[in-house]
Amino acid sequence: MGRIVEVEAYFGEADPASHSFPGKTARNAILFGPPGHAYVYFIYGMHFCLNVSCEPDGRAGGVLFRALEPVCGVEAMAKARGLPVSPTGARALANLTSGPGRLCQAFGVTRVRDNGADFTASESELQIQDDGFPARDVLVTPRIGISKDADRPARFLLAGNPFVSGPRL
DNA sequence: AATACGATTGTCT
DNA sequence: GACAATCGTATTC
Repeated sequence: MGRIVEVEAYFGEADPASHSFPGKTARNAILFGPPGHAYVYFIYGMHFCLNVSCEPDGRAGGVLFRALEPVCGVEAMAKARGLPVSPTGARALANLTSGPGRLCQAFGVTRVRDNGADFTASESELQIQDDGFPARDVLVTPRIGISKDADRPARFLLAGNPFVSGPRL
């Protein structure tokens, strides 16, 4: 479906920019649970964003998926968004999956459907597979769209990849 | 009960 | 570059 090309790390209760900073609540409970589960939140009244919990049970932490490079299923995504059935070129494709809100819309990720889902379950729709693509040339920058701790380098992206959202350096 | 704001995106200037 | 759309949470009264 898509190859992960851009993510951001959020470091739990010690990270002022993280949703888990205020402590465990009903909203962020998944971040405090076992690793490998989907934390889906609703933002700005219209967008969903997808994270995977990353720390042992009882400790908060997660990684936000910010952009994917479409690999297959492109036509179905385009049709669902009313775009030309056969989009060509990196620009048109990037409009589908570049950005945390966009990739959730493209894959139909919602809070009701996916919050708490287990990435590692064999029947999971969120399974992540190793396709052998070498994740080299990884750049690190500050995270996007936050006001607190705005300078911390915690955004990771593949150098030169056209499907990354926002600044490539 | 009322209010302020956000890990975004699209549109307009 | 500025700003509107839109609503679930958290905070405060």
